Amino acid sequence: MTGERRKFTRKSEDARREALIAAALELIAEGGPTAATVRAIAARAGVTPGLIRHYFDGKDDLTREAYRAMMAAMQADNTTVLGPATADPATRLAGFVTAALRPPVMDPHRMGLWAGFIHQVRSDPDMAAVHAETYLRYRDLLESLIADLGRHEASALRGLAIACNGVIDGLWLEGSALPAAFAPGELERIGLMAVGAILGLDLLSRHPAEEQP
Amino acid sequence: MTGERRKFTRKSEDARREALIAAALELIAEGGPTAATVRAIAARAGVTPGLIRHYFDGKDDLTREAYRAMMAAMQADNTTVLGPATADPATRLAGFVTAALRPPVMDPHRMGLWAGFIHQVRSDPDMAAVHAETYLRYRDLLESLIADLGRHEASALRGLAIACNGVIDGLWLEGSALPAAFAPGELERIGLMAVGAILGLDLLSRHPAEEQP
DNA sequence: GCCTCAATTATACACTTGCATAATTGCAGA
DNA sequence: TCTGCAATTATGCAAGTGTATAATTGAGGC
Repeated sequence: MTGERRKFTRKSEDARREALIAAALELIAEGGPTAATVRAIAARAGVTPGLIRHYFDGKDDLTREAYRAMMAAMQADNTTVLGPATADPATRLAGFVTAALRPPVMDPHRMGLWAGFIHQVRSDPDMAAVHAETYLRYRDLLESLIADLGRHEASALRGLAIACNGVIDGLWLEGSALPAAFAPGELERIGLMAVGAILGLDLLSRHPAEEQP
Repeated sequence: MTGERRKFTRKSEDARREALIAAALELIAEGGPTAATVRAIAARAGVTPGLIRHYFDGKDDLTREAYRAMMAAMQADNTTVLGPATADPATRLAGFVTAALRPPVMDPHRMGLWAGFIHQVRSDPDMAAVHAETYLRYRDLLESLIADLGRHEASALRGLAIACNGVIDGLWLEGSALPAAFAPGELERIGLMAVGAILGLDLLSRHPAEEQP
């Protein structure tokens, strides 16, 4: 009885590419770039290493595509949480802030994923462009939310958006890096307080206080 | 003539350990954890790979020590920039904020170094403890600076310190990740504006405005 | 049902990684 | 000056890395 050849089923190119990208992202999130070897990625995707070379130009190509997918997913998350522009601007903004400061966005794995890409983003111009574009789009979205409040001069919007973005990113970082240091909901409240103070309005009242009986 | 054996000079244990740690940190900052191989570290330290095993229990041990050294250096930076408690509290706070938002603290390499450690910090309890301790000490320092202002109730200090820390970290992150997106000094000004707004005081006036003729 | 061919697997290779061990040699103390 | 020993280098190895190439085989079109 010779070593039996592994059974397999053929799937669409899209399905295979998605599965490989998802596997790569999971592994990077869990163990950093080092853990995302070709063999590990293939194993997690339920496939043989050779298939990676069949659907991608190589490991670097797969990594680039995975980064693209991650950034696209993050952006989709942001527009989803925002919803339609029916609610009043302050409430929309409050929802935007708190969404970033609780799971699944605020999560050690997500931060690990983000950190795992940093060096390649810096060395690969293609990835750097994706990074810059996504960041600026996020900030522009925030700026438009602030503009909708109708409280600030147009010339101040850029600085305010950068500041609020900083608050959100910074608290996200702290909470993701050291989850045990904060009570549940604490960072959401602090985020609303800080962004409200910067913009000169009370956002905390827009927040469903989950600690009240 | 056989291959000549490499000349070398003996050095103290401390000097060799420091050189190896410095080399490891440089490599991680430049190219991420992947680039910091034993051979690369040894080469940069002007030494042969075997010496790493002579002074450290292995590569992981060297990595841990390098992380410790980095965190200690960062902490020393913070207390240095603060200086003696002679100046008035608001000016001290302003100096603390701006120091984090300009080189050499705000720097792509530093961010890369920090990011390069994240996964090991998460998986190694020893490194995790160092991380938590350093973060909390930084925040406590910030909290005491805020308390010195004499404007806030003690019960509010924790939240304010977390918020200001978030602003600083977030802007540091943005500026380090995408330096080209900001004008020189812009993030310092935005940081002072935001921290001032959160704490209810004008910090911008404490900042030497370098853009005025 | 069978045939074809692309999707998938299997195998092999050159290179790198961390580490263990043995061979040297700089240099402090006599 | 010489000698001994620890600091340093040299060598080798097993495991893991990405990739190229050849061998199989699932499944849609006839």
